[in-house]
Amino acid sequence: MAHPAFAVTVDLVVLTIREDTLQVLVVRRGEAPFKNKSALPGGFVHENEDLETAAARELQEETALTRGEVHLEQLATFGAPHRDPRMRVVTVAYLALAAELPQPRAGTDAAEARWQPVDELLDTGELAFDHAEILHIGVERARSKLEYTPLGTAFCPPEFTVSELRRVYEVVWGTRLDPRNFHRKATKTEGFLVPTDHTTTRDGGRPARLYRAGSIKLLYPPLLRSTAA
Amino acid sequence: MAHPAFAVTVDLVVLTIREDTLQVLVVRRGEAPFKNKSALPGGFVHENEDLETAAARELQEETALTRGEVHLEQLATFGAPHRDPRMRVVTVAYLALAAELPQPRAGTDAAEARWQPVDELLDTGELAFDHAEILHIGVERARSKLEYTPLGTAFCPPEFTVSELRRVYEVVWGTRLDPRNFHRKATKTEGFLVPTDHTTTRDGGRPARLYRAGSIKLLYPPLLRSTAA
DNA sequence: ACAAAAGTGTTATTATTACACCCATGA
DNA sequence: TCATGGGTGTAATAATAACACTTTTGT
Repeated sequence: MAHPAFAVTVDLVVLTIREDTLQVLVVRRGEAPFKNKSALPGGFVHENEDLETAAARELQEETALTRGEVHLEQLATFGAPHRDPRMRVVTVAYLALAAELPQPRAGTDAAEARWQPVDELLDTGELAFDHAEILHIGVERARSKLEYTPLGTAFCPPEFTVSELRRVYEVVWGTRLDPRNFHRKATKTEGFLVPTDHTTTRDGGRPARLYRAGSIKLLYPPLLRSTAA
Repeated sequence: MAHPAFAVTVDLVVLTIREDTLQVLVVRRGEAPFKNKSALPGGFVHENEDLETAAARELQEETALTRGEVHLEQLATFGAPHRDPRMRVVTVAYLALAAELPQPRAGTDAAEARWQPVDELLDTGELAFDHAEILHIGVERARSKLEYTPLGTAFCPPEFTVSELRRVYEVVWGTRLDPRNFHRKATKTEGFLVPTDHTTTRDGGRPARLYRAGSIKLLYPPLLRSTAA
């Protein structure tokens, strides 16, 4: 049977928290269409490459981050007929969550890769193609996954304090959480946090115990968005 | 820039409940590869067609169901290099939830479309390509969405009783729910169910009020899987 | 009258929230 | 000693789970 030919790409929504702000990795486009606009990093899937492998490859090209240092999951696929004016491109978007990095690294085909606050990008029409929609869906996915999975830890370094984790939730959700109730809930939820022997005073005040992410994949009961503080 | 050409298809996981069993729509393949095996219905995305439009078109070809009669959402995309031995095919899977239908309708390129219990299909290696994996992910998605969205109503006719809705949850989750607590929870959750003026005795016993699906998109609090009865 | 399912009431348990209070460090 | 965040206790409220009991039909 005859069938049309498509180009297939992967695009990445790489989120991290920098300066108490949710930020996303973007590249500046060097050529038309959308020349000089920002875009999500991405690229063509290779001839003999799996989709997730392509996403991991692009991620490493842009950030030097490898699987195991980031959470990477498929987000959604976008294929409206004229989303790229040059040709019919279907893109499989992936969502990556990472701890704050030393420095983003410029990739092969990316003019410059840099972190930019999500809110700024969604307000201004600064993103090329349908990338604002993709970013929006990625952020919503991250927000809801924080509620019922332990993915908040994906934004933290390997060892972190409870209040560092709490700030992740506050930034991603845009709410304030009661530090005392959050602490109890996070530490009492079986399998969520694994205590280490170490403490730190890097957040000021009394030394805080350091934790690692536990092994569970779902939080029960979930960590819903409470209020105030 | 050079890039490989892909074929892009949509595949459908169409779920319904028949005879107190979760069933999925499958077609029998008439040709190799996987000749005479079952497969999820699907087909190529057309030249100038959006992905969701393609999914809706395939759905209508197979079942005569139109948007508005079913819930249709994107599920996930599968593109392992040799998932189809003939060529490089990336498939965007969609999940459809429908009320029990009069009769499935044979489509243009499908030998025969029929309902088959999900459990049977997942146990036996009866499904072609990677369709067992796609089905598995579709069923898991349906199970979890029933918890925090009002999607259980997608398996019901336009007007339904609370106990018909409860049976949906019992079948999809494979649990028993307390009819009295379920009734209270379903009817008290703001915006979930809209009462009509009608009642029915089709389930036996005292007449039950008929409801329509409400307008909310999320259940708060969620309908978690309780026990016993 | 009886079976069967609809629907309400009540109570024990558990989770959530708000907030008082003490602890251990750096400056 | 004081400010800063870490961490525990506790009581009011809300949600859940279990189950007794009344209601309204068909047969």
